[in-house]
Amino acid sequence: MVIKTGFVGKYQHNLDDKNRVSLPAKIKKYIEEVASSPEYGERIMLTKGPDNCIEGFMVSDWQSMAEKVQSNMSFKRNPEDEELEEIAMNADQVSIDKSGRIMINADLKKHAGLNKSAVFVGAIDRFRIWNPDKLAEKYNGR
Amino acid sequence: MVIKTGFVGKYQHNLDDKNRVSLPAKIKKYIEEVASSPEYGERIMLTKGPDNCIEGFMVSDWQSMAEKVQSNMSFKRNPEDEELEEIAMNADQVSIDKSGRIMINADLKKHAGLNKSAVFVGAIDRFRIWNPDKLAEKYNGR
DNA sequence: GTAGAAAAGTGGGATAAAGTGGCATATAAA
DNA sequence: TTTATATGCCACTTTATCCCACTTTTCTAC
Repeated sequence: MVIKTGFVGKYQHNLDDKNRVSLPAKIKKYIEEVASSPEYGERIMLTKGPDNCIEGFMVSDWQSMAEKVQSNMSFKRNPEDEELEEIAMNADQVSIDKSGRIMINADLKKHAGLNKSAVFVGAIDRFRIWNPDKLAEKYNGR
Repeated sequence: MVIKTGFVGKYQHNLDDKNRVSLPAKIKKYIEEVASSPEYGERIMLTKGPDNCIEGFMVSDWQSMAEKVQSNMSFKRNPEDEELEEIAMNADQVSIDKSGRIMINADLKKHAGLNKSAVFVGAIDRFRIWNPDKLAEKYNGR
């Protein structure tokens, strides 16, 4: 029986010199548990998020969000489509390696201003990756 | 027949040098009794509470809150969810070990100003964990 | 109330898992 | 082929979990 608590918690990890970072064990475990099939447990969708963070989604969730967009598509463009376009453009589907790590591509790394250290934070339907200083700044040490 | 009294009572226990603390037997028993399936009886959701306390919830309660968020997720997060994000970020899902203990992570321990001793207080739909001195101060010996 | 049994609570060592860095190998681009 | 980039693999350190022993408290039967 799977308990769908969503992503929770705060975890600090280091990027190595190849821009790999360990997925926090609890996040990894949650993805594997919730995944409806094994392939969904092996990948993550990353994209640029608000305030210079990176957002991570389960690919199954990404898929259902994408399907929702596709079902109301029209040839006429709406203003909010532009935002969506940017999210799609910057998205990167990454695989989780045997050691439980993912790679942060150069674009996302720059967007988040990451150096050696990154903080993963749970946000129920997604998780976010922050530069530790920027996260502390936003939440003012809370 | 299960009697749903909610969490009640006050119990003082010690943290060991691995930041483990026994869940008071009555709280543990209540969770196990109320749990609709065994998995719900094995975990607890801890969050930062008001006045430097830690709040503990049954994961089933947390889940029903989280499902609401997950059921209408979209690429862009609703602004009204921001408060929830902060709660999720500071939450920790902990498991109850074979001896009936839970681990208090460094973040929560610091938030509550815990040292060796912690007081569990029942509050019907949740329980709280306090530094004994801070609890006494708040209720001024009542 | 008392004695014995059971349960709750505590501490510590052993084991397992998570996280990290480095090097080797594979794949793709120049 | 050479270079660059990505992935796999292994070793080591740290942290969490398990397991057992022991003490204290609570419960039960008399």
